[in-house]
Amino acid sequence: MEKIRTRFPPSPTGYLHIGGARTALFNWLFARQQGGTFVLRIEDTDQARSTEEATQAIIEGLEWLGLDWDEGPFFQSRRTDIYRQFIQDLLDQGKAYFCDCSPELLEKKRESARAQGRKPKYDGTCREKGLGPGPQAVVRLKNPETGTTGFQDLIRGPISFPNEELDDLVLARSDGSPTYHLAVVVDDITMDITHVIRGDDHINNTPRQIQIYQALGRRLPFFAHVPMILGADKTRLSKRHGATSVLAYREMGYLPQALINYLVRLGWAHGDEEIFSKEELIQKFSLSQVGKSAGVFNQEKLLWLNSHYIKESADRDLASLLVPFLREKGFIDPGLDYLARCAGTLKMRSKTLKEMAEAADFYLMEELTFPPEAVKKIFALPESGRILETVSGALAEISEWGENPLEKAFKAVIEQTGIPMKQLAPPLRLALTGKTSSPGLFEVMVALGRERTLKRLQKALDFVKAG
RNA sequence: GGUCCCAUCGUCUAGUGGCCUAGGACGUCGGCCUCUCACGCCGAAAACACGGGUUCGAACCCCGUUGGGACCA
Repeated sequence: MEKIRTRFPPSPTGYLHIGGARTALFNWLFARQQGGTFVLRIEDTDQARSTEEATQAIIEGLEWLGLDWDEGPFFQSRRTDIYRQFIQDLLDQGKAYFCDCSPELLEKKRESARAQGRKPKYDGTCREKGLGPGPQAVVRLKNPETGTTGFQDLIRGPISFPNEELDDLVLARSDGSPTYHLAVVVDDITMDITHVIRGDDHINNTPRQIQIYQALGRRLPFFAHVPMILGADKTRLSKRHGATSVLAYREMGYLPQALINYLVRLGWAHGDEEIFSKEELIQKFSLSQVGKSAGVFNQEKLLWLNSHYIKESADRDLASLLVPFLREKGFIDPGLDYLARCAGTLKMRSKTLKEMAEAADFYLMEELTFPPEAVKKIFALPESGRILETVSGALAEISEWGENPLEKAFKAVIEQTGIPMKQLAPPLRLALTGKTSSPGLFEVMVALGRERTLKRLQKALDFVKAG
């Protein structure tokens, strides 16, 4: 069997967005699953809007998601000679012709066609004129006027269009530059693309492109059109629905596994399964299981997946991921060992890395500050001083610092003093974290270590005594 | 306007003629667990757009309507 080749062809006019990432993902998964090749192509023919930064941002986004390509990036802007050659071939074979109808004339014809209730399409004026190249002349494809053009969509089944609907589309502008359709088809031909997996906004472009393949006498690739992604109001996903840039999700503290898992499940399912590793996806993904209807992007579910993957992550991995977020908050890296311990206590209660970094602040602050309200409610209680003192004493005597010994020590304190854990905990929590809610006390103490724990208890005791 | 595509809980979806008194997940609500906050666990509310066919039988097949979307202009 022929080797499968897929491609992802973004225009570098902005960042890699959610929708693009998903089509890239589907192409990548399909190629990986079939042992095929995934090609990255940058469609930068629109020189005015394309930028180097956007290209970089797209590449960075793909890399972050782990969607590695086997060939490319190829740049359309460097392939104009190839396009010209294909256009010339079509002209030589009489499959295309020059047309010098002025834009004004065309516009007038469209107007009157519309006024008469006819379709406003090119009427073929220059078709048989045998015109040569000229300063005003565009190149048009000579399309079949009757019959239908159709294809078998791998996701949607058969789709066909009446040829009368399609006029002689422009292949080259008057300056000789190729149009979008021509460039895409020539690229896909010359790059030996076997499967074109793209957004369903291209369904209507497909017959036009098929006609170019046919004029060129080339074999068609398989087409698979994946449904679009919508915002909560069911309109096309855009900035106004919130973050749409893949890299923005990185900055918000999302894990790439979570985004991948979310994106693949939007429009695709494998029974009742929700959680998929990349390896599982490569094994289980199938185009025929991709749904046909557009899907609404749901941040809540993404967030849930993210918290899931955070819980699954190793403490040490989280620690290194956390560093940039902590740096942004002005903390210096306290070392991976300590950070990993902290992360371990936080990962069950954080939905994003950013949230985790925020929750980790008390671990990293040299001096805790106690919120006045909490002081009033907790430290001001008559038994608080005694609790801090007693527990400090008991902890100082622990031989091995760990959750079990700590628990044992607390049991002893509770027995001796008759104060239940419920009352013991608040002043200690406030003393150790400066907060009224935090990870479990034993966990916190283990993460802090003996020295920090005792120091913080002492400081809190001083604070309480100072009143 | 023309052409094309789509239609199961609020959202993502399972479902490919009988297994469906329609399953799972997110979210929501209630409970349990508990040193706080979470995690976790248990439970609840919540959907086959509508109308015709086909069939012994339809969420599933066909037609139409409605609604949404895309492309072209």
